[in-house]
Amino acid sequence: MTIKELASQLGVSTATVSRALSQPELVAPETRSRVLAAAKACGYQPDAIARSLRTGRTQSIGLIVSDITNPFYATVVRAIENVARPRGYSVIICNADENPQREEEALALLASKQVAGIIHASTGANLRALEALRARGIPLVDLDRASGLSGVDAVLVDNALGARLAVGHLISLGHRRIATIAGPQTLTTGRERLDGFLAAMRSAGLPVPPEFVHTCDFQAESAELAAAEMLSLPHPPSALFVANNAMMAGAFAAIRERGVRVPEELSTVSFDDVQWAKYIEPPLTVIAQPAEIIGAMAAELVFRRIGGEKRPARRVLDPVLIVRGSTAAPARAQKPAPLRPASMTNPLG
Amino acid sequence: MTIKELASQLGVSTATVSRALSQPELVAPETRSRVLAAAKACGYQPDAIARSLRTGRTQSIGLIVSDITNPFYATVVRAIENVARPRGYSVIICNADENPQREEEALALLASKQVAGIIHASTGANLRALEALRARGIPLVDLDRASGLSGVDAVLVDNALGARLAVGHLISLGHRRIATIAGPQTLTTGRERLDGFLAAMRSAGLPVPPEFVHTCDFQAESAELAAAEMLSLPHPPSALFVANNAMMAGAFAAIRERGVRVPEELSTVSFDDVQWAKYIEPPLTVIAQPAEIIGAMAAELVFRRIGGEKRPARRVLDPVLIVRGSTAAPARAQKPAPLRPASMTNPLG
DNA sequence: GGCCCGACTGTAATCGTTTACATCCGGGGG
DNA sequence: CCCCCGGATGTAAACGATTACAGTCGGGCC
Repeated sequence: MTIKELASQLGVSTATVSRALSQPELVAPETRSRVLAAAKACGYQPDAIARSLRTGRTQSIGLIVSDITNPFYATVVRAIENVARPRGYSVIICNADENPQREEEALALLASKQVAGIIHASTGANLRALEALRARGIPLVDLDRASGLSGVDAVLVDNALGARLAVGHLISLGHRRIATIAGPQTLTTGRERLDGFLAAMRSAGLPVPPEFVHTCDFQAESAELAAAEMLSLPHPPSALFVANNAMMAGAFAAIRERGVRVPEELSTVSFDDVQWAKYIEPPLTVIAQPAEIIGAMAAELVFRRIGGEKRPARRVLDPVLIVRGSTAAPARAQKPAPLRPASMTNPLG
Repeated sequence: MTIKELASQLGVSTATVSRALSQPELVAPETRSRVLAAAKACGYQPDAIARSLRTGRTQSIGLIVSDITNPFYATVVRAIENVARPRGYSVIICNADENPQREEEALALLASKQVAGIIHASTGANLRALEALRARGIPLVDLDRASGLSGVDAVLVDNALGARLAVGHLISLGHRRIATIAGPQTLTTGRERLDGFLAAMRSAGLPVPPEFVHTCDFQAESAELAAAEMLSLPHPPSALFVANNAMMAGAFAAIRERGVRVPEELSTVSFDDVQWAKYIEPPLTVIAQPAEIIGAMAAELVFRRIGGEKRPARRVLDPVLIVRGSTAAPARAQKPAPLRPASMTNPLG
């Protein structure tokens, strides 16, 4: 059923029907109600494609995440959809898998679909493509990671603060031999969490020997290997800071396999408060990111821009420390990792 | 950059440009390469909206799931996207939250977007809307749950088999007092898993007292309450069959809170092999659904239909039992739950 | 030479809306 | 009585692609 059929059925013009539906105040009350009744009767639904072509606006936004299987992103996606739907917008989702080429394809796909805006967790690689989109006037919102474009909207998390909270907590429990499993240094999240960790350790005067830092890929497998390696060091760390939830799962597997007791022999703090964190034994002490709020905010920002706002906005949210059972004081008083003379290691920085 | 600008820039007609891009064999080689070069040079990308309007086909499929936060669906979504993208299709995602009204809105939204097909985990409620979509020729694929429409494509799991595997495993370990936390009976998955459970118990000659059956909503909270209640029965069950992963998380919380030891005092088997199932203590014995394959198959089916296939297909996949640490023989020999005379309880059915 | 055919290209209609502009009509003010 | 105004509606032109149909042109064949 098209607007034309409806119009001829009613003996009015297509213009009148269109107006009755979208600008009711422009048509006579009697006509209006006739049109509305007929439209409802035959279940008329306007063709969003045709409308978009004419108006130059689509009611969809694009969303690119690295992996929707990651509970953090799943939550974000859900929050975004919850904001978009009441506004009549639909969400086109793309997984980039941390792969710059897939990301570029996704951007092209979304561009050709004429989406009204794009929210994306950037690999940081496709600056040129992003510039092109911006040149076309498509609002862009960086999600969770800064793309490197200046002047775009962004919803980020203070990752350095998260790392500081984690390290601070471990230090206050008496740990001095603290290791980390970090994320990819190509991603802002990976970098900031590692930099934050290193800064916090430095300012506490604690040494970080190179074997206490493993840079992995935010996936479980590599983290499992890294954890295994660190646990079999002659002087293993007494605490571990893991930069995301998937890697924590991997690390946990290694920990269990070697029979290392948590928190007695090893304390852990990891990023992301996933559902299972509180159910495993011991329940995990984590740095929680406000995933729901991040998603909702990103959606708000993109709609603000779609609504015509010119100035970019940048929101940086604070993660919080949630202390559970995976952290405790180390078994015995510790010497720090053997890298610097003892005189330099002042726990209070 | 539109096709018209490109054409006038090159001094040819829009028809030639269009043909050079989509039916290259129809234009002279020299013209063709000129057009392609110019198109690449100015980064021309066809407007998918305009194309869709003209051809009557969109390169997008709709996907409705109850909750993308559920790892099972997240995996399915990912698999679908992986199949769709190489074909140039994008995926529009909607959460229905098990809410028939939200589901109906989602269906309407997708219909107005003229999606080429819809894959959906149905609440079973919106039969009329689904019929209407089918009447419009939009391919529909039931995902995980049967919508009740006859003659639509479907990718389902043999839930009864899953329940039988679970119960069979528990019985073979010597359990006789087996309880269940079931899903909503409005959903086919909820029904089939409960029916399968009851049938398996019956055929093993084991009684199922009413207090051993709690019907919840596939969410953690309600399951936590249900588990708490069953654990405080005067004669609590020695084993528990939980109908999905979220409810298992809830049940686990209740179990931990009461200090019940798993598997010594209580064995558990639950649906869905989520990532954390193997990391918690004890690692969970589960009924694993092939989520990845389900998603890929659903996508294949929808594209088969889009490609013109007339006959509907129905795929029913088998879940498998993965035995881990949450199941073991009951502490002491058991009397079955006190409901029927002992003479009727024959463990071998 | 005339005709036809095939290769190539152009013209213009079309998809279903929205919307600028034109038209019509009745009524109020001069 | 005429003019003008504003409300209600209609006409038709977009939007950007695809594609049926209609040329045009050169060459081969009778």
